[in-house]
Amino acid sequence: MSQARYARKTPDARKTELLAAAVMVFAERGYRSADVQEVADRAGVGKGTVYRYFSGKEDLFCAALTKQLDVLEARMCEARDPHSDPLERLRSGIRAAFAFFDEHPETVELFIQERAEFRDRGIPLYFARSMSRRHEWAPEFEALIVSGRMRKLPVEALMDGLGDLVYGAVMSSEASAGRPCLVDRFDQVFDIYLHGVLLGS
Amino acid sequence: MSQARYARKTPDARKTELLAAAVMVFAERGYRSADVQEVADRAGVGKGTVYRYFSGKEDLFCAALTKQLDVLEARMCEARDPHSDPLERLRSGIRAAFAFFDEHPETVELFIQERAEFRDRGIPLYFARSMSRRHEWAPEFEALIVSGRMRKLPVEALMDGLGDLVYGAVMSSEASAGRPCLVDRFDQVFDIYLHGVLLGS
Amino acid sequence: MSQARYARKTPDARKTELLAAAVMVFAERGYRSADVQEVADRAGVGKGTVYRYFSGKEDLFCAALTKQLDVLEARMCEARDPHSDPLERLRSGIRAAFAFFDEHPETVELFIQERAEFRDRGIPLYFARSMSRRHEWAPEFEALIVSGRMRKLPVEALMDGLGDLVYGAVMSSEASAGRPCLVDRFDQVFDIYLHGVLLGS
Amino acid sequence: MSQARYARKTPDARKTELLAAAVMVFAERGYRSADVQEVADRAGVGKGTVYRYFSGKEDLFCAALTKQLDVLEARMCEARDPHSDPLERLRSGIRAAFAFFDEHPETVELFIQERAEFRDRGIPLYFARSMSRRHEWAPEFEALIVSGRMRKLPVEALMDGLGDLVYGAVMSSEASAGRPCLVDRFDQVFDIYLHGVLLGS
DNA sequence: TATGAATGAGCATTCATTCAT
DNA sequence: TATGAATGAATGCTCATTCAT
Repeated sequence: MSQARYARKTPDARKTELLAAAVMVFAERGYRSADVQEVADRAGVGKGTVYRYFSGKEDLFCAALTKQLDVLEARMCEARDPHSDPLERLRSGIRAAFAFFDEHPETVELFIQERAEFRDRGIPLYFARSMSRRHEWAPEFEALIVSGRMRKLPVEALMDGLGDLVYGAVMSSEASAGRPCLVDRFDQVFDIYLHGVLLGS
Repeated sequence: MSQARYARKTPDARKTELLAAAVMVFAERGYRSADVQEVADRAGVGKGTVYRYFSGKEDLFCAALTKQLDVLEARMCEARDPHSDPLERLRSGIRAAFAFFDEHPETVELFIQERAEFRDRGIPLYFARSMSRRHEWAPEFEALIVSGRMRKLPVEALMDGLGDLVYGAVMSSEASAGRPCLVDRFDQVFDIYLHGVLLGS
Repeated sequence: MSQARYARKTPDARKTELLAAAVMVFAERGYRSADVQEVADRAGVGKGTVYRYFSGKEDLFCAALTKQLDVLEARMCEARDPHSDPLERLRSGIRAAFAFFDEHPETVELFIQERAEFRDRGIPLYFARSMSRRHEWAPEFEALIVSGRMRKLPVEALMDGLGDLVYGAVMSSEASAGRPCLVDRFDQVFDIYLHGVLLGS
Repeated sequence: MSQARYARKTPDARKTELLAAAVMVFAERGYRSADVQEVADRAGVGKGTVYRYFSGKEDLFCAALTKQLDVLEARMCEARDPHSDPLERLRSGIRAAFAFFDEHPETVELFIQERAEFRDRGIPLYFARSMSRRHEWAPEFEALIVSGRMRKLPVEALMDGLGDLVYGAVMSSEASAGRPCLVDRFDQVFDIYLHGVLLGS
């Protein structure tokens, strides 16, 4: 329709396509084996174009990971929003995360790749992100403690514990083919977090 | 005692030295960036010698990882042994694992590298190993349930939960420089596993 | 005209240059000792470029050999064409081959290298090529037999005999420095083929 | 029987075994791919022992080739001996060579390997040997010329021609699986050498 | 701006040779 | 003398990045 013989796209659209391609390629091949050429191919652009949008392979990876983290965060926020009860907000947020990882197992791979390849570069993006979001969750825990529903443990400890449990569940989800998907395990996992395994405690 | 160019040692000693060097190099550089030459250098041998003992880089890595798993397993067994109470056995075993990872953070790196690089090759050694040890732990959980001390949840669920928590704690331990070492977090983590975070549950 | 580091040329020109370099390097060093880097150097390109045009060292060698065979074949065809007499066609064709090998002794080396290195891979290209050209030569022999000028031997035997003689002459040409060049031996060799060494036969 | 616990062999026996092994390995794998270790294995000795008997791989190869040449020469001499007619001596000698190559195709491979790998080192052993034997054959040709049975061509030319034909036949014998064995082609080849292919010449 | 041809550093692996035992 | 463990030079191939077009 337009006069453009070359189906020009807006830079943003290009970037989005590139990131989507990058997520898949990095997840499928792993960071080191991933070929920038393949990302370009899947995005339908030349290899050089990738370097117009990203400064290098590493930058591309980080951008791809960041994009996934953005989506994850958005999902969790959406899920929390409609609830007024802090515990429900917590439960819904985590369940949304589980659902997201089920839908986008590539993201899990990206976490692992980042951890494996950029070990030296300080805090992984995934952790940095969850750290930066802690201030949003802390009040929920405090409210639960104040209202006498949650044990009077340090908020940091409570969040660390939940973080570990979630991180462990997510990371090990891919590992064993026999395991059910994450959301199916959610209730069980969250139940243990809330009530522990002992009786009459 | 001369700095013999053709130093001869017993095969076992050589293999041990090579594995120790490999563990460090793989942990420091990551599997892909690790240079076989560097492993040889650190072990004080020629590069060709590495290939006398291992069929290739991959074999070297697996052997290194397996060795660490052997040590970990031994530590956990030792720790469990002296206790008669199942809960104490559990506690001691896990604590021993935490202590091991504190002492040998390289091992954590090796787990991550395996997960990242050999993703396609089925179950990672780490998971395979913990799976194969589950039959040793299951009776402890059953005993605790039967004796009415533990909630009547499926043993698999109980073990999965603990596994996730431990895996998460270990994996995230390295990530944040600010965090205390693992053993220092142990009581807290195990407490949450046992009692949960809610009050009057 | 600057000594551009990223010199761009047409693919055909590049390929031609690479093949010319490959012919020389393989002939001088032998297949195994030939270093792909040296081929690249002589062609004035980076090593990676070689792999853009050929899938590997072996492919490069085969392409180089094939190119030489193409030229040889062209020379022989040219030489035969202008003659109407079958015997003259034969004589001219073979003489052209001898002249070609004098001009391009590298080609002889390539034949030898192929025979030596790819012994397992079935018929060498050189033989495959001469086999495939036999159908063009057979009618000449038949015509000579029918016209009563050539002995009534099986055409295959006649061609085999000539082939052996030519192959032997070419292969041994390089061997002894003292020998005259091939074309200078041609009349003698062809004379023996035609008339044998005995008198009054 | 002897008191020797270690079945010591005489150095000569060792050397013979090593050479036999070397002939086979070099012929099967080609000079470059041949592994000194494999020669040692087949001879039932340690790798180091090979180096006690030969200064290196090259020396080993030359010794192996020389040994084969010795046998070939002996065969040809034996075959010539009983005949008084020069032409019969020639015929029997060449036929014996053909038979030898049929029995020991490894030898052909060795010739090719030498030609391919030691291109720079002047005259190949095979040629050197046939050169050095020319003085034995020359008188036969002279006698045939003098007696009026052979054409009055330069003896060198006659020998070159025969050499080329034999060399060509032998070298191409291995190449095409479809061809009959050498001795079966002998009469045909020798017939062409003697009488040529033209009629009424 | 978009492209993809060209580049070359980087690395696993082999194997002839050496030499401690 | 015989051994085989140890050595390290040598080399094919990949792929992130650059840049001429």
